[in-house]
Amino acid sequence: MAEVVVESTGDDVRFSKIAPFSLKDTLMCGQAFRWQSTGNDVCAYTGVVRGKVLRVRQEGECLILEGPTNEDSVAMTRDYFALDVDLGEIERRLREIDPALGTAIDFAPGIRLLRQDPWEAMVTFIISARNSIPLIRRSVELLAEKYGDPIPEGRNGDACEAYFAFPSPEMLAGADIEGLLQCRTGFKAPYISEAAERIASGEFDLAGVGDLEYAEAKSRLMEFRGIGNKVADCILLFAFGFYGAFPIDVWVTRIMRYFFFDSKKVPLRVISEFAHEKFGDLAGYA
DNA sequence: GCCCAGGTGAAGT
DNA sequence: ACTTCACATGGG
Repeated sequence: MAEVVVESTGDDVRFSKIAPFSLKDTLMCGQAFRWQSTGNDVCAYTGVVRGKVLRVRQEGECLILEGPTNEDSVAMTRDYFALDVDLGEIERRLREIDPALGTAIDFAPGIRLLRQDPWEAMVTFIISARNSIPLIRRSVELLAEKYGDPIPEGRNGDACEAYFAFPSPEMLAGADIEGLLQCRTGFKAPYISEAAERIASGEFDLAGVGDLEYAEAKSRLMEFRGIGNKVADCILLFAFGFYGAFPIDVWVTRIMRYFFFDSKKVPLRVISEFAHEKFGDLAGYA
């Protein structure tokens, strides 16, 4: 556990003692899809988290939550960025595991794993299958605009942009396939619809997945159509904090083959087993 | 036109 | 268990 320091600076709240930290890489590495760069010159981003608009920026090694803030938004930020996780210690442990990880950390240090909303992550990563990151971002944004509640900004000055909460399972359960298709969800539209209905009806307890063991949690998620190995691991890693999850996409496949399998073709199952054995409970960070 | 993009489900060996 | 193919959609 790291000892995060939280202090007010005018309207803003500053989180310090969280080094190593890169806000840009944390938000733009592809684990989250609703953040926009809003700083002209400085590192600043605006995003929607759990139905609230959050504005954050990085100063030195510190994370700044821009005001007006309240107890809720401060607690939410701390939780969302998992600031109580000691990333310095994790990066030290990864370096000891393999020199390749040291090279990767030198290239892009300070990438924190976020703790995102499970339902939003579920839909987002269902959409991610056979898709490109810009199009994933667009689909998620379209869903929010079409089905999500508008968020009153409550901030003077820039009332030009509208923000929308990510729609709840209930809201998407009521959507027809045609509407979901208008959000460019393609052949994943029925998967989203089915998932929304199962969760909205109470048949499936999504929040409860966090209380299960990793293997059990993963197989429960994989009962949904549209959720296979990779998407299940993404949800577990980016929403539930299962840091041993190891999502294998095309790029992870390539880099794992390159470093550990002499660039040979290897079944994904073999890569997965290798990663879990070598990286253990830090596989996701690796 | 053709191939690829954060894969997955279904059908066929 | 392993292999093959279709799947919407958009960009290069």
